[in-house]
Amino acid sequence: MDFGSEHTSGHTQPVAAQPEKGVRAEKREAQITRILGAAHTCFVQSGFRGASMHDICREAEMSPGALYRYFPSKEALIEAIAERDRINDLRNMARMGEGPTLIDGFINSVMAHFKDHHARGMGPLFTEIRAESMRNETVAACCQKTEGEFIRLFHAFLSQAKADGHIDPVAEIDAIIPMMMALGEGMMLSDVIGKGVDPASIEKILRAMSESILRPKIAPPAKAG
Amino acid sequence: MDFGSEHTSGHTQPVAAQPEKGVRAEKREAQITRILGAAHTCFVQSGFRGASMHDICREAEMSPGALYRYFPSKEALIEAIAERDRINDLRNMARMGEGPTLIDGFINSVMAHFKDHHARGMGPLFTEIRAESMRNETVAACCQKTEGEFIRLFHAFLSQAKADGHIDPVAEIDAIIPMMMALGEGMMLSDVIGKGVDPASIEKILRAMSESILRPKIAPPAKAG
DNA sequence: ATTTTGAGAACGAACGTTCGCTCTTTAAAA
DNA sequence: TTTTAAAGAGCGAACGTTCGTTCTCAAAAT
Repeated sequence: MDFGSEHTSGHTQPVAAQPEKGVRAEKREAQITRILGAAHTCFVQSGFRGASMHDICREAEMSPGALYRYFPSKEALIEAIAERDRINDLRNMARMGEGPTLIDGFINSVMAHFKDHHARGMGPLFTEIRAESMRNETVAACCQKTEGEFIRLFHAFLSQAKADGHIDPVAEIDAIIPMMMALGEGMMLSDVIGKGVDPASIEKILRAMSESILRPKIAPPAKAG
Repeated sequence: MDFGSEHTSGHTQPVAAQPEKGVRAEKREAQITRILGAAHTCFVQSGFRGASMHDICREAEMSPGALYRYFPSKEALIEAIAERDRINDLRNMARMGEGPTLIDGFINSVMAHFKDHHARGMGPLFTEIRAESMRNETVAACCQKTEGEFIRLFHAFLSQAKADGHIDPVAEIDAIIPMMMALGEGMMLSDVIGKGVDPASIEKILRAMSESILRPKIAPPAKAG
């Protein structure tokens, strides 16, 4: 999918490359990025409630007065961070289906996602967001939105695979999806990779689990008994 | 099969009580129970950080001065609640191994646990505890302790099953355990049962997953003994 | 008489947020 | 080009509130 970037129709078309966006707006965006980065760091370290605005200001090397020109409240900051993280996860997972075989595409995208999640130390933030979503309406809505989008994606993927005869026609997709998602969320929550378990073993188990509930008809690449 | 599960009380207990048992000690215990109940309610509702001591006092119908005679700080209250919850989960799961067959015993205990977890609305608290454990040393230690105990239990269970020839001799137990635990934690986190998925379907998928990684041979009716 | 329990006002600290001010940038006016 | 007014960005002390906790004192229990 491609969401077109802003295009303003002007009277004259400048030949030379000129900054379409004002230098002012650029600086503003840079500051927002800076604040979000600082907030991310602090939230990972101390949690949404535990991190104070002063902490975030210190991390961003910025005074409260300055920060509040960009975000009207701590809530807004929390929501922005939560949304960014959830969307990032969704984007990572959206690559499922790209692979030599059905299961491979799925497993590869999942493994890549978990490795990225672990490498960037996102485990604590994920847990924090889910805890916050239990009682913060906006964060809950954000989680539900990305989750719903993921379910739709997953559903379309599995339906297509079923229609193509790649998976067991009687597989209960509507039960499989939440279970696979639970597995994924559990892996993010407990940071399985961070526990020192060999990624190859994880992949092997993940594959066995996936195949057991999907039972693809396409012959597995190797492992002939 | 029986794996002795023993629990030694942690160091995050309320103000030390006298070893002797009397009317006084009983009343004291009743008050502690009352406070823990109120704290549980408030923590589920607003989270550890979100719930204030005044909230808990109101819920327990007790003044701050009274409450502080039983718990020296909010931290102690959080830790007590976290420990209680974790130990309860551990106890629930310790029933694995009680069943007609290996997989049945496992699945039954897991399903019973999730149903109980859902029915008592413990999902938010579980998430909260895990989030807190990311940065609270004491809660982290508590989680690690019960988790370690569970791993030991699980490991003994699987090792015995493997030695008895009930599961694939090449099954990678040390990778299977964290993966199965991730699945379980994910199910608690996302409250699969609460999503309206048919428990029978959940059980079916859980069974398929378990069998796929354990590959049990046909379970013998009973062991000669 | 002594100890335990309880109530609830009060405390200091920390929080999210605001305010008043200065400095910088922008751009129109001169 | 220079001047000047307006707007934006930034600072950090300070505000009002809320928080966890303590203090004082009285009632109850032993």
